Amino acid sequence: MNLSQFRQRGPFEWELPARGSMRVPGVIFASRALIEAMDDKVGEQVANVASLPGIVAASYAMPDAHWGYGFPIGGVAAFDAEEGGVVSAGGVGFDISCGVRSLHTGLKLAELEPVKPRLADVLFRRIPAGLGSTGALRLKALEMTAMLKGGAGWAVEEGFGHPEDLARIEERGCVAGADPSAVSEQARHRQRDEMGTLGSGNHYLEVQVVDELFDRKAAQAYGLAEGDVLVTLHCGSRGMGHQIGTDYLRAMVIAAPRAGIQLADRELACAPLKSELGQRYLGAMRAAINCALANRQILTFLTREAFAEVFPGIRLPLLYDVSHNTCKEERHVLDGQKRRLFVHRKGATRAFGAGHAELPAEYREVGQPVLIGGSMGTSSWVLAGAGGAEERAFASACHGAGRAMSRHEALRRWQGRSVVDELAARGILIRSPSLRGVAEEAPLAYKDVGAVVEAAEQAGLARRVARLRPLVCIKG
DNA sequence: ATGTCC
Repeated sequence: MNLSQFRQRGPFEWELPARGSMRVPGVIFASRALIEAMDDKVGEQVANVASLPGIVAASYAMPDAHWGYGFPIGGVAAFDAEEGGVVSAGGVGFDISCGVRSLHTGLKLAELEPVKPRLADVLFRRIPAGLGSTGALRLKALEMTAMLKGGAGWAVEEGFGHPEDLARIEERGCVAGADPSAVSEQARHRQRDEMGTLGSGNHYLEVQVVDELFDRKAAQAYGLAEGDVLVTLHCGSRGMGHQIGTDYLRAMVIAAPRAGIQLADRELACAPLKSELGQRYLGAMRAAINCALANRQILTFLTREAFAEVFPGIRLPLLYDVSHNTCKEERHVLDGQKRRLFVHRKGATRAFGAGHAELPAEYREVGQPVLIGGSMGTSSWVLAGAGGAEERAFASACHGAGRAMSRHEALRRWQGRSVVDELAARGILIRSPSLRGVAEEAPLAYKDVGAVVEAAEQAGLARRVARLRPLVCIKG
């Protein structure tokens, strides 16, 4: 990135002053090394988002930001409906409500090591993974509608888990305002046999060990100690979210000029929040959020079955479940005023700070768990929302390592088989239906997740709580 | 991310 266009606000905060059609400045949170390594297109996309109607405060990018469809991945932008604000399908992304869920196993590393290969095989056998993978469930029309309204709560009622799971999920497992009637027949059709599947790309299920603690008080509140084994899922709303994104992007491209919105880039297609199309998209997107939450709940059920096969009687309670591709209606204080805003987070994690009423009581004193998936073979992180008087970027943080190169470039550089072998030599067992997928996800195709979370902490977005080291990875 | 283009 060419840094001459930025004004440095602090060591980890770079402002792109408003110019041309920009209504607000752009702000990128990153170390000098991270922002220098970012593509210039990230800056262009941050500026493009800043030009959309009704945007408030600034167009933000997180330390893991990279080029995306319209909005950067790692982008955060909030809009006020009363000021002509918009909602954008590209601002949420195609994998609606993709997110991370971590489970405690109650096991210590020494108990896991002897059974690691067997556990990897059992998980791989029981968790449907890969492009086009299907689950054991086939939803009829009425069940689909109930799932889209009920989210993880629906899945628990169907027997995929326990009511106490719900307290540890963002929105208690079900977002309000879902409108199944705004979801196309095609989207329903694509999803009917994909519940309880991991998908492909960067989606995975990983068994991890707590390697190092950075904040003992928060770790204690989260129930984390060094040597503890966790399981983490990273996946989203599968074909459902993708089809809803496709359907509404198309409609928004047509509708935007008619609503008098000039688009710097067709990929920024959006609709006013106060329009029928904007409201229908919000209803459909919320249905997709519930679909992703139900999907992660069913995957949790399958994970529990797999673990119970190796460790009879084991329980896997939730640490937390948080999404990183959403548009959420939230209240934030801006210049001393309470505002109702629609916050787009695309590859960015909600990170509420201590004291937020939405958090489970046991986490309220330390802030929301912010679950950060690393790249395959590298560390993952548990952060805590910083929040409070220092709330920044509408209480958002990074979401992962962020790609450093394209999938195409990764395929040119690495062979899936050798990636699997090299990781196995380091004690990390990969199971995947796609060696090509493994090559695309090679660890070095991503930024250094440690540098990303350090920048997030230094920028005041979240605090580091625990680093997790991978042991087994089921890769989609 | 994605029945990797109906």
